[in-house]
Amino acid sequence: MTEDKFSNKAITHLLRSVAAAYLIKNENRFKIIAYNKAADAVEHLDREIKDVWEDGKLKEIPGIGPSIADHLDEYFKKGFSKHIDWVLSGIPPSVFELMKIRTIGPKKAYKLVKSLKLTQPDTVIADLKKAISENKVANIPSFGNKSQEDIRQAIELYEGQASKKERMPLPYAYSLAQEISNYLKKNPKVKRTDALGSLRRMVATIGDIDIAVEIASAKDADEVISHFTKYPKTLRIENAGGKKASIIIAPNISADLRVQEKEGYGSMLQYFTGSKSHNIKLREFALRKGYSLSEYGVKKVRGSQKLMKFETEEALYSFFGLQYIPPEIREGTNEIELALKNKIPKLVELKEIKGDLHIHSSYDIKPSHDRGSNSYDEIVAKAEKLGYEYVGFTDHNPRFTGVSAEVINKIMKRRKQYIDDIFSTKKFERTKYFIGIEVDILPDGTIALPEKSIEYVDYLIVAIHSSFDMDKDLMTKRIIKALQYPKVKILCHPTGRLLGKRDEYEVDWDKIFSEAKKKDIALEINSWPQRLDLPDTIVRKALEKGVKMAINSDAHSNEEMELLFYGVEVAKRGWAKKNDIINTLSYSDFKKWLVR
DNA sequence: GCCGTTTTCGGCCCGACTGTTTTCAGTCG
Repeated sequence: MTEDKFSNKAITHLLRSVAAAYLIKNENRFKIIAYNKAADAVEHLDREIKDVWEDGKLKEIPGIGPSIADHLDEYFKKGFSKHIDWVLSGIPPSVFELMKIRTIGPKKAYKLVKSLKLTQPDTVIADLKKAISENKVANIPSFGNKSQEDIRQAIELYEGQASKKERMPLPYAYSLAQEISNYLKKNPKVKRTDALGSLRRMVATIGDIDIAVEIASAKDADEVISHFTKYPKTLRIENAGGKKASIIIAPNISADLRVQEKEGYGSMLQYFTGSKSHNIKLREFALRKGYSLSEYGVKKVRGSQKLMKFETEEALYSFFGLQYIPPEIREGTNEIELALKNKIPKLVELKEIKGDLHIHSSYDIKPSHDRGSNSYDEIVAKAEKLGYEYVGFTDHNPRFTGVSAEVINKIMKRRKQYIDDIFSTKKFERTKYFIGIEVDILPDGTIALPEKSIEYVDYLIVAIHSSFDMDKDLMTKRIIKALQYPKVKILCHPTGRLLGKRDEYEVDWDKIFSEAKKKDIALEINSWPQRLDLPDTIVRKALEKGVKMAINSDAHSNEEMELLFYGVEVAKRGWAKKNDIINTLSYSDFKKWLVR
């Protein structure tokens, strides 16, 4: 376990605290920006900053320069940094607690803490509430009745959120957005709709649902916004102005709408798709070229202030000499510099997927875990409809503990016979099948299947289903040991995460990557909504090391086979191309890959 | 304090909203 004090989260918080302290002390505002940028960089880092420090590469993180690197170096070495402590001195810790409340930033927090003598960080929010009830906040200079009331409401919101601030799984948000879009399109003034924000970028979890609407002329805006607020599931209208509106459609889900005419639609779409850090980098890039970029268009920094508008994002990116950047990779990593060199790869697409290699059937294999609900032939029939050339049946291994190898071997043999029998009489035009099996990796790294049983399958996919809470080193050895068995071709849902429920287990990815590459074993991108595992950032790192991926549905019913769409989106966010994905191979090539 | 396809110095993303203001500071996305 990483020590909390040195986690990315802790360092992010530390750097933000420095920025806040500088703000309170009226330090040069660019210094404040620098610390906040460094905090952003650490927050979005795809590895532990402590590891980066150990490699001596802190300064290579964009946003961390010589000064901050020095302070962090001291912090990692000694557990504190003289400079940081000096900056934070004089700022009571309760200030940083108060900043968790919406609308309370560093300055307001500091004023409140000083004026009301809120010195106890543990109780500072409760103490502030008490002060509000005694009407003390309204009397502080630069505060008033309205801000006192706003703070009271913000505290209420904060306390409510603490228990339920979960983000939605992507597929849920996606279908909700489609429902809203379909409703919007019932109005003839709505020319086009698009998802915005993290939803358009297909992030694994979504906060709010943001939707863009194109209208023919500005005078249609009111009608469209009014139509939006009458959406049947609306619980409450948060706000509705001339350009945007916000409604609450479930206790913790809000939907935002933005309307824009055709001529400026591209700029709006680009801006509200984000990500924030992509936008900042794009604006900095534009500025270097002498242009100022906003959600409305582009202006020259000097000379004429005429606003240039863009109908499409393609036109906007192209204006700056950039290749089009797909929403999925607009995360502010290095996409802009690559787009400048025309080096954005063609990302994999759903229609390039030729088969699904992780599907559970209803066959009674006396399984260790849950079964699916469709038979083998029903699965193949569905795969034909999806246009696949092949599918792999991967029921869970038969229950392993307390059952003799002999019994399991019999079960496995009977299953193979059963499957082959079905398809000897029932022919399908396009889709072929492979017999696989999903096998538990036991805590000691052995697998939950007798070696003899392996002869009854074409391939194994292996996965951790127990003892998640293991030491990093042991977990790594456990997985690598499992990869040594014959016919193991895929490591399934490799981090074990369940979004909102269970964190990723700790494992040394570099070691897993090099072993997978050496043994020609693919890592799975599991499309199950709560998994979406591998996560996109790890996908990108694995691909850089030359590791292959398999995008699978892990379907337990035929409808769920369609969820593979989301796995493809994860792959895109990880910069995967067609060739990186083994199940884009044709049937015959895939068959060769299995036995090579 | 960071950073470089006009710069190792001189810049630093943009705009909206809100409240307490008399021209702007603070916060947010």
